[in-house]
Amino acid sequence: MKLERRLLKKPGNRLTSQRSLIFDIISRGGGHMGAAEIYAEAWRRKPGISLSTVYRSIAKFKELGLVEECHLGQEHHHYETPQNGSHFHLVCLKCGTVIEFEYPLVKRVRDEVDGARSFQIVKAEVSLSGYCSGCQR
Amino acid sequence: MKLERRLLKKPGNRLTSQRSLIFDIISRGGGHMGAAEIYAEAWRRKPGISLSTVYRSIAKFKELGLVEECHLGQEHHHYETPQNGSHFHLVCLKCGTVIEFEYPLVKRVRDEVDGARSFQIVKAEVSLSGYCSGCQR
DNA sequence: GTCCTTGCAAATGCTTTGCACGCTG
DNA sequence: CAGCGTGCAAAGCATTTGCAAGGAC
Repeated sequence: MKLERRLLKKPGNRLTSQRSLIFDIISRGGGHMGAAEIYAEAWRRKPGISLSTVYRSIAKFKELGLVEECHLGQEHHHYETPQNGSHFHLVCLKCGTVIEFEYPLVKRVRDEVDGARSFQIVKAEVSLSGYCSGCQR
Repeated sequence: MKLERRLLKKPGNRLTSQRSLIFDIISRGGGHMGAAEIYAEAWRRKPGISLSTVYRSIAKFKELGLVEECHLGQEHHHYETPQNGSHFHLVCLKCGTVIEFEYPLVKRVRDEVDGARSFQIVKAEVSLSGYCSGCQR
């Protein structure tokens, strides 16, 4: 579905050049883009755009479920467009490579952990880090 | 093992009243304490202590592996003393209750995910959030 | 006595907000 | 043409750092 339609789902939201630019950057970005990276790329394509606009657009997209926030390292946030199923990340501490993978964590936890059964899990975030095959030594 | 011994493992580290106080607070804290909470409790027990000291002590403890950092929500960090096995958190978005549980995530991922087999996983962080039985409705 | 630690204050980095103008629907 | 969205600058937070004084070993 196009951004336009998705924004309009909720009336009062306007489609602006900045928003479509930022959304395009995030969705093409291969996921895992930080606000600063998004801003840099946005400025490259539309000089003069403001950092606040980047943050405000991201906030709007999150609110609409068009973009998800994840915390790869510990520092700043990263954003990506939602995927099907629950997918997580494996981050190499040396080269920064990110490997995505699927894993039915929520289901497993609810099935296997006492006390989780009565818990309604809304969000799952996983961050696994270590060294990729190339960086081990 | 007492903090004293553990600090002294690495020569050049000194045992101060601030450090033992902060370590005591974190270990008694039931885990999941933020820097601000640690600071507040530290000030209560030792008025005049500085926030920087809290941060610097935590950094030192992390360096020595005496304390681990985890990112429960998205905001600030939380600290806890290491547990046996891999234990994770279930956080209630309404009342803030934290449920801890064990789950052999690393083993499972390495066993079940292609591409993870060649990856040397060093750290696993999981954050599951939703609503506890009392807060669902 | 050496040099690691502390407190204080200022600085930093990321993110948010107030305000007046501009553009969308 | 009503209001939402934008750019700019300033404010907010959590965390970090420089520096001189204080304390552990």
